Formats: sequence, structure tokens, C-alpha cells
Amino acid sequence: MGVSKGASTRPKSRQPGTAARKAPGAQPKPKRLPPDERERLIVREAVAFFAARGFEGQTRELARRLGITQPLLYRYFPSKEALLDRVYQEVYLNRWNPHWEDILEDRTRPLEDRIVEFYSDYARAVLTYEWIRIFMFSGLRGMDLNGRYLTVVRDRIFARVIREIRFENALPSPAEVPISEAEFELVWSLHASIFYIGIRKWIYGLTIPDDVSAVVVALTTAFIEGVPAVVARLTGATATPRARAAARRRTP
Amino acid sequence: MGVSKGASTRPKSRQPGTAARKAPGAQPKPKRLPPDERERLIVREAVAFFAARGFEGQTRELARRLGITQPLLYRYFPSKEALLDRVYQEVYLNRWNPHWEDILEDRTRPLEDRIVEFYSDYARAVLTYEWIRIFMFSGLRGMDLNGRYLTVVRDRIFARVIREIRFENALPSPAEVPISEAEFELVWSLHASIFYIGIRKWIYGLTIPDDVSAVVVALTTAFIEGVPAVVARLTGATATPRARAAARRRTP
DNA sequence: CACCTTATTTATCTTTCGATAAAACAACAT
DNA sequence: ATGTTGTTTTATCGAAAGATAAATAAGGTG
Repeated sequence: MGVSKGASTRPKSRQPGTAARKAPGAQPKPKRLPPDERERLIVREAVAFFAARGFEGQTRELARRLGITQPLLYRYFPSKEALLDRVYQEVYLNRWNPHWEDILEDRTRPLEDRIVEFYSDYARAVLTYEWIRIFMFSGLRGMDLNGRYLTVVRDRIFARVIREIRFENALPSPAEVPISEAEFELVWSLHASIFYIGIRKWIYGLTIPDDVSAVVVALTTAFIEGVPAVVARLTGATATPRARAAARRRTP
Repeated sequence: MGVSKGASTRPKSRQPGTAARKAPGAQPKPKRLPPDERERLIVREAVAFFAARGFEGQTRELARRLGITQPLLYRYFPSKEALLDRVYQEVYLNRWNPHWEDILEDRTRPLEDRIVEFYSDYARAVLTYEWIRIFMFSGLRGMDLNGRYLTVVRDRIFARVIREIRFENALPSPAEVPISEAEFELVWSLHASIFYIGIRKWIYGLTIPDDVSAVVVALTTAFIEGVPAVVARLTGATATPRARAAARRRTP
């Protein structure tokens, strides 16, 4: 069945020395590359490709975007699933900044500054086309990756934010009074407000404010101003503005 | 190639009168149904099916879940795409409650009550497995449906909320001072905090608070308490607590 | 330059999936 | 009963789409 039909329609080999100028827009050239460099190229393009098309995106199209043939992908990854695993790793693991945790607990600075700096940088890292979409795609696919990632966020970020808020307001530490779900819920609402900006842009295709950082600042300020009263109620203690000011002064 | 192989492995026809008892768990029976009832069954199952599997879900599996054969779907819908269009319509159009707009502008009630009632009911309608997931799937697919839906939300809900907040605080009406993007951004943050609860549950598979309504109340209260100052700054006017109380008294 | 290693391509297999045509059969009217 | 209408199934097509084996050729080494 039609074996030689397709092959004859396009030149089988280029003359040596012919610069292989392709149509404009096509990949420069499927040059022979050292394996690790080719692998890097594949992973980089795969992240962009699957972010755009979803995980049902076809290996043939990915190969075309890379300017290579589809079977070559299978020399570097045993299956499409293995390539997807690599894509997750690339997006989740490699974009977490351990320094974020230090920022949040640097008590030489006002808490509001710390949260603003953290969320500004977090937004810069996470509110991107690739991150947001791959996160959603993997969530919809039912992978537990999202759950595991958000457990880390909860333990390392949310818990720290709450601990620092309590400290600033001279409230019991988490060791004395465990963090309630209601307190976590407050931080979730700040987190959601910021993350949802990325969803609006990269999933819904809406326009968002030019200056995302300014929005982060505004949301954080409102959060810091409004939350202590709620937290105080939740922990059973009271935190008046006076107590807050005192706590702030106490901080070196 | 193996034409009669598959057919011989299972009984081709049932004895008339045989009740066709199938394996437990299988659909009751592919009874012959009036077209509009069959169509309703298909649409209902299609919504659940595509919400779970995404729009790449296969027609064969959908048919199996319905207890019918796959070609029968094509008697009711000319193509898979047509069935998907029907699914969107079902989810978006049929779950919008026009009364919501009335709730928000009923000035005989305190604004906080109105927003709480609106968002409690909105959450009940929208924070469901099917709604949230189909909304995300269609967004990721690049459909403009999400954009069009959210334009409606913006014009009918957000704009009303802002107008009412201004009124309560004796600030200029939108006719006098147009609504700024910053004001919309404030309402977006409330909306995001609530909507994201659904994302956490139905996309990430996380546990959420038992009492979502209580969270809606808490978020709305914080919003109402915190926002007027910001809105006042944005409109160039001032809204002291005194002005707010006055405005509230003025409301019949 | 000849040779060897291995990156890359060509050709092809198998399965899956949307879609169609024709056969079968259930319900109803006469 | 018998015929007619229209729902449902059976059988099958053709085009993807993941994956594999064998052939090709680029680049380094003696």
C-alpha cells in the first residue's frame, strides 16, 4: 500500500554544502547535536508545546516544532509519558526558590514588606504561560502533583505567613495554639487573588493590569490591615492596633 | 481480516421476553426511547463525562457509560464538536440566575447582606465538579466562551457591586466618575478567593472547609470592611466611617 | 583517508478514534 | 397478524497517533 508515494514527493537528500535554506519560519536546521544539548532543546520545547496544546498534544507536532523527526523523540525518552514526567519536573521543581522561606521570616523587616517581596517574586516566577497552564492541565488530569506541590506551599509559605502575623500581633505562637483551618483559609484568599490573575491572563485570555506588582502590593496591604483582627478572634486573644504597634517596635 | 471473529464471541440476539439481565453495575437496559428523552440522557451524561475526562474524552467511552452504542450518538448530534457545543450551552447558559442582579441592587437591604446572599448562591451554582472543570477545560482549549461569560459577570455583577459600594459610601456614581480598573480589580480579588475554593476541590482534589458559606461570609465581610477606604481613594473622594453610616441610614 | 560510533531519518506496525452505511428490531396503526 | 416508521445495533472505513526496526549519515579518531 502506497509505499514509495510519499517519499518521492520531497527531495530525499540535500547536496553536501547546500545550506538547506528552508521556508521562513521553519527551524534552522536539524543539525547533529551532542545528546545532552539535544535533550535540553527537546525538554524546553516540550514545556512550551504541552503548555499550549495540553498533554494530548501530538508527538509529531512537537517534533515538527523542534525541526526533527518524531521517532527521534523516542531515542531520548522511552515514551510520551516519560517526556511528560520530565516536563512536570522542569516546571515544578526547578522554579521553586528556597530563599522565599528566608524572606518571610526575616524579622528585621516589616512583615508587610516581606510578604510583598515574596508574592511579587512568586508572581514573577509562577504567573507565566507555561507554569499556570501546565499546573492546570496536570490538575485536570488527576495527577497528585498539584496536591503535593500545594502541601509544600501550605507548610513552607502559608504556615510561615501565619506564624509571622501572630508574632507581629503579639499572639500565641503556632506551638502554643495550633494554626486553625480558618487561618489557613485567610492566606488561601490572598494566594487565590494573586494566582487568579495568572488564570485570567493565561487561561481565559483576558487583559490584566499592566502593573501586576502594584496589585500585589495593594492586595497584600489590604490583607495585612484586615487580617489581624480575624486572627485574633480565631486564636481567642485580642490584638489591638496598640498591641500591633508594640510588637512592631519590639522587633529589632 | 477477522470479520466474523468478534461477532461469534457474544450472543447476537436475545430471546424475546428474556429480561436481558446484565452484569451488576452495567446500565439498566438500552431501551428504545422517545428522541427527546434519549437526547436529554445523552446531554446529561456528556456533561458529566467531559467534565471528568476533558474534551478529548472518547465517544466510545461516553456511549458505554450511557449503555448505548457509539454510532447512536451520531443520530442525535452530527459530530462530537456539536455535542460539545451543547454541553457548553447546558453549563453556561442554563445556570445563570438573572435574579442575582436584582439581589445586588435591592437597596432596602444592607449591602453586605446582598453580596453575601449573591455569592453564597453563586457558589452553590458554580462551585460544582461539572461547572468548574468544564470552565477550565474550555478556557485551556482557547475558546472565547470564558471571555464572553466573564464579560457578562463584569458588566452585570462587578459593576453593580462597585456601584452599590459607592452609593453606600456616598461616593460619586459610575455615571459621574467612571469605574476604574483598580476598582474592578478589588472585586476580582473577592471573586477569585471564592472561585478558587472550587478549583482547590474539583481540580486539585484538595479538601476544603466543610462550610463554604461561612467562608463566603467571612470573605465578604472583610471585603466590605476593607474596600471603601480604597474605593474612596480611587474616586478622589473621602469616605469616613461617618459618611458610610450616614449613607446607610439614608437607605430606606 | 578510512573507519567506527551514534545521532538522525525512513519506513512501517498497531491501535485508537471519529464517522458512515446498512441491517436489525421495537412500537404502533391498520 | 402484518406492514410501516423510526430507534438502535452491527460492521466497517480512513485518518490519526504512539511506538519500533532498520537504514543513513555526521563527526570524531587512528
